[in-house]
Amino acid sequence: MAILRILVVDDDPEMRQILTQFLQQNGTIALAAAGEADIRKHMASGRIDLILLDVMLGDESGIEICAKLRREDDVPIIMVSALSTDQQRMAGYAVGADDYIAKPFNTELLLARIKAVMSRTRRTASLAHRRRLTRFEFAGWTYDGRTDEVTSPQGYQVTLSQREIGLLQALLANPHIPLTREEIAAAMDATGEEGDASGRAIDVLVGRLRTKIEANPKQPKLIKTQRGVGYVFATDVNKVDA
Amino acid sequence: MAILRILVVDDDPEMRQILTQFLQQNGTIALAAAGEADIRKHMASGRIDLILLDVMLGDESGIEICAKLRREDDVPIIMVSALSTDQQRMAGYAVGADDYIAKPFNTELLLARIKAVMSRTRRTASLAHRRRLTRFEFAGWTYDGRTDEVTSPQGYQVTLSQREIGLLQALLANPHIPLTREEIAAAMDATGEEGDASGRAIDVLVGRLRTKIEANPKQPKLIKTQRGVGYVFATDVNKVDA
DNA sequence: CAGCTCTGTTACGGTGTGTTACATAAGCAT
DNA sequence: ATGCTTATGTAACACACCGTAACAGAGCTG
Repeated sequence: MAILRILVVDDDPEMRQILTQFLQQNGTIALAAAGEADIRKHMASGRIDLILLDVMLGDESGIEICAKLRREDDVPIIMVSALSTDQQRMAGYAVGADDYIAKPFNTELLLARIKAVMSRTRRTASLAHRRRLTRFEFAGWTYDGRTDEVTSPQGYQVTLSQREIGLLQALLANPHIPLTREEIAAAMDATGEEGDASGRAIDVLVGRLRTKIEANPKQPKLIKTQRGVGYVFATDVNKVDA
Repeated sequence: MAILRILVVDDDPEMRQILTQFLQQNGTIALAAAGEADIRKHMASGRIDLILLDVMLGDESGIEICAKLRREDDVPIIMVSALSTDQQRMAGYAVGADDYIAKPFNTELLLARIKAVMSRTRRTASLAHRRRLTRFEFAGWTYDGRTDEVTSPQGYQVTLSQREIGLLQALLANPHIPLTREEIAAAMDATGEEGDASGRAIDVLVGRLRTKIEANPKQPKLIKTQRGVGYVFATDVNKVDA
């Protein structure tokens, strides 16, 4: 499992500071956002594993944001609130929050919840592939998120094998973030753990994908290799809602 | 979604009574169990969709039972306890409980939690138990759920054999979810157990169905194969209630 | 009985995917 | 620069998986 990347959303700067610092001290990467615009910026620019979302965000409503995000994405969301009446909790669950936690909270409890939510979503994801209603676009290519074909900038249809699709999805989900071979393998298998780090399977797979979608496979523009690390998808990706 | 079958586990008969009654009044089937032996009996004799497990069970430990069940099965578990210190909660999550709720609890909150957990875990329990009088529509095709014919987008009637219908129903009931050959066989036979995992019967059957309903059987758009896994119905399906 | 349809089995060929081996490129210390 | 070391690209191979044609029973009809 890669390091968790958690997005803390709160309109109070002090609270953001406390939370991100605490999370960083506990082995995660914590990013901060003040409102919906911020959230989208972070989501677009990189992988987010979990969102910690305050219910009261000044003039925006955490509940509504949660509902919107849930409609577009599968990111796990934990709602945070000073109020914790049953009605509040139900509102949170109703819009698809994965958990609900009341302020002030025991910090260890927070970590336990995060762990629990992550293990739950990983389990359900491996059982039933979640539907991906998201359509991707990058450098003129489009991928509808469902079939096994991508269309080139010139309009050609290119058929990809299943592993190639898996690889492409793993990369598309994390644009500009270098992924190790292990992370790629884990993302594709979705079976969670196992360690076949020895083989060169990923390298060969990347090569095959490059011959299909790179204009000049010898000088790749989309999938770049980070020597000693892994591979990066080095182009901006648009997630277009279907 | 079929009716939920919930197993209430508590050593206090009165509590069992209250909970099962409440759940039954709210549209679920509630069964009761006092301890581990009881649980196993129920699990063996029929489908259980969710377990409501008390932490304090007299001489048995709910935590331990939860850990054991989780090791053997994927049934969602909600832990219930009078004590709700943070330590307790963490213990619950640590052994794999899907949620944790404190007594006394608001009954509506309980329902919301159940709903939340189920939607997270939603891999349909057993396909075989589903009711099948529903009328389906997909990609222009319609199937009335009763006869042995489907009508093509162009209005042609295509007659399917018994097994082909069974296969189609199994796939239609789980759109976008890859099914293994075993799952498909189980869903079609409905005899519960089987063993014939070796044969290629399903493959041949899929091929025959494809020649009947795929525009281009060589490049199927409806029934896709997941190498190493099984088959998926890869198109949106409308279930029109009859 | 013959003839028909339905369904599972077998066999063969094609395709996808991981492994290996070697060539090339990138880094690094002289 | 030069040489040495390590990482990556990729062709060739091996194997498992899948599509499907051909075949064989089973069951049904007349």
